Amino acid sequence: MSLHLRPGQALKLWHDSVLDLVHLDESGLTVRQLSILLTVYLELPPHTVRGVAQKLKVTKPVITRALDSLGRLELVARRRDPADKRNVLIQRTVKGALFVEKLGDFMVNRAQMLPS
Amino acid sequence: MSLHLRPGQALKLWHDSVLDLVHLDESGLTVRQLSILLTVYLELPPHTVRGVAQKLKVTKPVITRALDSLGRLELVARRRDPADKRNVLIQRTVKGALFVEKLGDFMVNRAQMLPS
DNA sequence: CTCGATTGTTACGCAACCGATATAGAGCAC
DNA sequence: GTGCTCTATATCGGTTGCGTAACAATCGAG
Repeated sequence: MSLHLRPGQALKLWHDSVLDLVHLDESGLTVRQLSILLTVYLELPPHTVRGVAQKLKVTKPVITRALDSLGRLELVARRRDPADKRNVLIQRTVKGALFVEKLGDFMVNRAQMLPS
Repeated sequence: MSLHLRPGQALKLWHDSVLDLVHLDESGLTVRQLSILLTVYLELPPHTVRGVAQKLKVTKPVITRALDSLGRLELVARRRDPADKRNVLIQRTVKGALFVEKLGDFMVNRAQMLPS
């Protein structure tokens, strides 16, 4: 089953949800950082710096810096890969899970409030 | 008619759309800037600095600076309100309209691609 | 064991953003 | 006109992000 959405609905949904995010936002998140966060929480582990960089089509230092920020906020955590110690595994945190969950709630609620 | 969305669907939709945005993004947009952009293009004019600041719950200098950036990218334009010259009216541009339209397309397409 | 390849991080110079405060211009009441 | 209010912008110091390039640690083939 595919979900049918008209452009006007889609844009309003995006607008409303982003507005909720901005209101929640104590953090000053970047679109890139948000993208990394969602990738880590929605796609299957393991997540490495290189892997995420490829997925977003950005350079590795961008990911490293974003992980610094997200780590400071305790939204993700870093761990060395014991199998290949060159790798860094990006891991989920309780705080990050709650944050992402809240994002989902925003969108679900805003979708329900959409006019026909 | 309200639109029903499960949390998992909503989050995936957000993730996919944001990913598209990051890929498109030559600009390094902030969540706040994105929020301003969508507000200007989705809500009824006129838009003033003060009005948008209230809507986003941020201070006016934040809006002024964001308009500097968005203006540099030609995504919005500024104009003095002839009726009350204290006001600045935030106006849409062709480039901005195309950008927002593309955002809508991203989301519509991603919604269609959602698994059941 | 050695050497090249791979991974993530750091360093550097630069630009943008932030919050807070101060300022300039315009309206409005009287 | 005189004050007072309102709007947006300018300015300040500090923080953060970016791209490029160099770097240390690790792996793996030979």
